[in-house]
Amino acid sequence: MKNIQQGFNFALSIDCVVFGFDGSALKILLIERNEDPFKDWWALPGNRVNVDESVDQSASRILKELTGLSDVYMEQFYTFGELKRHPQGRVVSVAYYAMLRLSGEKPLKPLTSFARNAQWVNVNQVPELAFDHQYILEKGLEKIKRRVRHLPLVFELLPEKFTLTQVQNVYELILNKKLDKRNFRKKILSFKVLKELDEKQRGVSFRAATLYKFDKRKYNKLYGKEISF
Amino acid sequence: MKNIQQGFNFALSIDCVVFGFDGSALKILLIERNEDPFKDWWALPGNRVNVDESVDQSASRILKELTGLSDVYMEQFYTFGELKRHPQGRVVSVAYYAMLRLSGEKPLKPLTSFARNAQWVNVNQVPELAFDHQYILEKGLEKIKRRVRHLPLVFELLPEKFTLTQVQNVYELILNKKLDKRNFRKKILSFKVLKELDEKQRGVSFRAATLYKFDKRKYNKLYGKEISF
DNA sequence: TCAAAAGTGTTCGTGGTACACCCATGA
DNA sequence: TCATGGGTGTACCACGAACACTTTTGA
Repeated sequence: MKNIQQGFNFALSIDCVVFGFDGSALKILLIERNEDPFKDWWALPGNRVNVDESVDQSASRILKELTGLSDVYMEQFYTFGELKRHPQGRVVSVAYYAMLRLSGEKPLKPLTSFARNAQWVNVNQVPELAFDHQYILEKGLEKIKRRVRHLPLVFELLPEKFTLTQVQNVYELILNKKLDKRNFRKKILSFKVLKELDEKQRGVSFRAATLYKFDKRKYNKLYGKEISF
Repeated sequence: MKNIQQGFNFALSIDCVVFGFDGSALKILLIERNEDPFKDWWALPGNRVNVDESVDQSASRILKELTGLSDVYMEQFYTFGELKRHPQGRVVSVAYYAMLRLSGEKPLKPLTSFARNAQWVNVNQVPELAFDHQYILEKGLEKIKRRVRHLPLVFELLPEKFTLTQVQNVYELILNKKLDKRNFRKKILSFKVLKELDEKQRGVSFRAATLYKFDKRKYNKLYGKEISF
């Protein structure tokens, strides 16, 4: 029997495609690397997995280090295991997508040494990225395009109280196509998981829209885990 | 800058959920382990990834070593990275599902030293499995239940020429529910990716059914990569 | 009073679902 | 001639898609 320790020669990393919605545009989080390889390049937030943490735990930790936020919605979507994707050795990367609301004060604090800077950039204005991160990003986008049709992910991007038009905007940005307003409202309300509030939008110079909340309890009761948006 | 080599301390493995259809039952491939840990237990076919092969390559290699088959349809579906899933150290496993036709002579040849035996077992008669393989199997099943609705996976399980009833059987086994014969035929034919042959079933003691072929070329032309079975 | 977005119904076509009988074949 | 699966059509309903005007509000 061969020495089993020989087999422990991979590095494992996490890369996160972090989506954020600021009220009008769909953004993703990028960091500027401060370390070789790819020093000064933009990259997806990511880091090595520690041996004493699970892959999921690692993903949460890494995101927290870069945004200061915990309890962010994250989901593993693919593992990238090509040879030579990392110049320093065999690094296999498990990719996650994450979704969060961008409130006014974005709590970006790149605490890790290798990141000089973290920034939200518009999904369709992404610069050239380090490693195979361009590819990972594309795959992440494809993935949420599908998942958003079956899971109520968009509410992770929206503030607690939102208008129907905002919901529609998010869907349009993710699916990258215009939707009909009347049909969209009919459909989204037909799921009966949005609670209409007595409150209206404030501070707008036009007719104020009604605010809604996502009723998670009702969603779980009605659909278990699945739906078809 | 810390020594980067310190980070290379993971082992990476592949586990395969291999589905096969023998004409009447949906089966999966199991091996009987001949090595510790879990010596004598049944397990999903799997093995370590070598440092000089990509994760996809590794999956193909491992499956070939166990079945003698190459060019099998395989797709990565999830990466299992919990702590302590392997008693000998930190092993993270990338799981694939595979689909193949079981012809009369099943070319099972467990060439690897750690497997004593390989066997097809009915999906709903699976014994207790080593490691977290029970869990991986469940996730694999869930996955193909979804994917089979959008991708023409079932034809990987069927022989080149098949009857519509066989197609329906496979769907029923995977989705685990009865389907209406007339509706099923209407739907499956409406996609226009099945070519009706001049040939009939032979050697049956009842009315022989018409044989069909999956027209891959037409499928690609019509649907790119997606569909909704 | 104007600009900007909110809010609202109907029609049409398609696709899903439910449902039962006759046909062809080999034993 | 019998047992076994092959093969077929219709009616109803639900849902998706297309489409335009009135209302409210603050500036």
